[in-house]
Amino acid sequence: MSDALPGTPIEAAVELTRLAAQLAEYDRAYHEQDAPLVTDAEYDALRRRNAAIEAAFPDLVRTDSPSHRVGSAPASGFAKIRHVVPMLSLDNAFAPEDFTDFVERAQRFLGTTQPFAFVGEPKIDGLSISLTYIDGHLAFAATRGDGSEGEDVTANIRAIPAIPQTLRGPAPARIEIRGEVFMDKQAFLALNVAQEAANQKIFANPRNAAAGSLRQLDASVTASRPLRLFAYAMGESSEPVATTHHSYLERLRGWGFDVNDLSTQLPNTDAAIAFQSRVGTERAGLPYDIDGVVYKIDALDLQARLGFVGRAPRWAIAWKFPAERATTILEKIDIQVGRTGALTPVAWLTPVGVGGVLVARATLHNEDEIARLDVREGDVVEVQRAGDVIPQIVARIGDHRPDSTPFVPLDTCPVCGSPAHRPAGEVVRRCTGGLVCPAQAEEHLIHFASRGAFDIEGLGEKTVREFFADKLIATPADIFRLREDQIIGREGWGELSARNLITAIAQRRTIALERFIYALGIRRIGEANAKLLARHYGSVAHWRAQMELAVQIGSEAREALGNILRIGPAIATELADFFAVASNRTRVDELTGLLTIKDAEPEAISDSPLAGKTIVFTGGLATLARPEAKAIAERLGAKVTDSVSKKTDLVVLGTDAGSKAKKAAELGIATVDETGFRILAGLEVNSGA
DNA sequence: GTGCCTCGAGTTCC
DNA sequence: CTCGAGGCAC
Repeated sequence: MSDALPGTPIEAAVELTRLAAQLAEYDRAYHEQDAPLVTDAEYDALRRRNAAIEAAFPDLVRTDSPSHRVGSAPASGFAKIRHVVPMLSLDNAFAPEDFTDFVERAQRFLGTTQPFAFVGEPKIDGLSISLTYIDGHLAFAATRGDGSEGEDVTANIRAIPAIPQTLRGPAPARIEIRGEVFMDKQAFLALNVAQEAANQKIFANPRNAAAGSLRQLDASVTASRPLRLFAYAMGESSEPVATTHHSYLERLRGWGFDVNDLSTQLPNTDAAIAFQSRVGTERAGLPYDIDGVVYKIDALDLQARLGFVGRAPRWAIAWKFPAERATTILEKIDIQVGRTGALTPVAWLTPVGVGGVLVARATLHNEDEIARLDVREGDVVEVQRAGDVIPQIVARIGDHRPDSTPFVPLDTCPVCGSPAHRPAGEVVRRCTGGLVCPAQAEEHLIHFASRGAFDIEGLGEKTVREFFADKLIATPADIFRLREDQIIGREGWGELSARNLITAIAQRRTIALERFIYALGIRRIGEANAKLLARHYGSVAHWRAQMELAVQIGSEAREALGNILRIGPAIATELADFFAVASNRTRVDELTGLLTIKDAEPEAISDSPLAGKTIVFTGGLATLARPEAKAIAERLGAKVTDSVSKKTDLVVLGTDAGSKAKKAAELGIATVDETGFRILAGLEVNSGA
């Protein structure tokens, strides 16, 4: 299998096609018949070959590429599946004004005042699932995961009778269908009775019961649980299947899926607002839990034009019902020290059930929040779970106890005793001890090993805390000096687990530059900014050298830093401050000595003629609203600014273009009219006129 | 100068 | 998930 890679794109395409079919067949045999056709080693070799060819011919990656299914199933747990279309979250509304804001934003984006038709669908409290059907047969199923990568739960999904294995009637060659797996309230109660009788775990709520039932390694357990599914969304599809969302739901019914009967087409905003209150009154009588209603703009062409902002579509919103609240006692206010030294007050509560879970702690965020709520230890407080997840204190109930005293912010760190300062204009108080503070050092290590950073399997938060407490590791570099004999014999650690951990650490000795930068835990350098820096500097050596220079105020390196898009003065200063500290430089250099840090890959360049260009729009556009035109240009890799300068590559002249058109002419910058822009953007074909 | 949007950092429970 | 703060467009 170490054959040379195909020499031509045609050979490559042929081989990729063959590999996709072959691997799909092996997958089916493995998962469906539980009868592997090849050894694991042979299978892995084929996958590696597929990946190598794809790396050499990235344009040829197939939509049904086996590489979209990453990794084979590990001994325990689930393999990962990458979503071809990310599974995103939705913006929330809590009041009619939030809903009308959402509508107005969409209208502004499209440059229209036309009302929208919507589809309203009860938002089931379950788990989102992605189901991919190839040639009408269920090929694989994945959980939402982090939105871009979920867990492969194909075997478990196959065990649910309510989910079709085969689509009824004609269907696209490849289609991904999304829906919510859930358990009826009654089935949940019955399951808990059975669980109790069998001395098994009791589930806190139907959602947890559904999640627990689906995440069974033994699919026969899943089969025994009464799980249901409502289908409601489209992922990728090899051909269009509908022009409106409501007709898409009809197609789903036709293929054999359950679609929520309450889902309704709504002609306008007023109808949506009325629907919200109607569903609200029916909520308690429904056989399943819902936490709101999702509204989607019905026309799919509008959905496509609206696209996404951040992590949420512009064409849908989740209008939530008010969260359930509970009353309990605030027993104690504790102070936690975070990775950056932030002192965060956390409330310890008399445990109370809220929305199906027992809540014992809730963050108070900062001292301003405590003052705003005017809460003290001993107060009775009202608690809710924000977005039905994170507990928060909503309000104090009644008066303070007579003997209570107001919360006094600490002026020293509770862990290391260093002074704790709250800079003017900021909300957060911070320990000034830096990495000398054991709490900060420990949180730093947790961050270093965490998912977006080095992602060391087996070195999770709990293990880091244990190792840190026992002085096995004090700095990130210590992780790479760990030896098996230091771990074997510790509680819960045998020879095998120790060896696995050392292997996992060794695997991460080679690391991408962006992960390395992120792992350092420099304030304000999160995943996104680390990526920007990595892409900009390319290699550790270059980055390191430039950072050294940036420490000098007025240096070219520092100015260059500020010129990176989205890196402003605050972030530049933070980096310079970090590298001004000798111990930080030592840490970085120690790590670079121990590791192999891979150069960053340059920005993927789209083949659009607009890619990499700086564009200015001026005047009125007839066919596109300004925000939409901007979004289209940016999607094709252009940067859109609002004033014409030497750096501008192209000016799009609308009607009544004024001073900017003149300036473009003066500077000799290329201009196009709106039609010209549409052609460049690929929105229409050049008619040759 | 104001207001959107993105990002970072903090957090809970299972 | 939520908040505050930074960056940048308007």
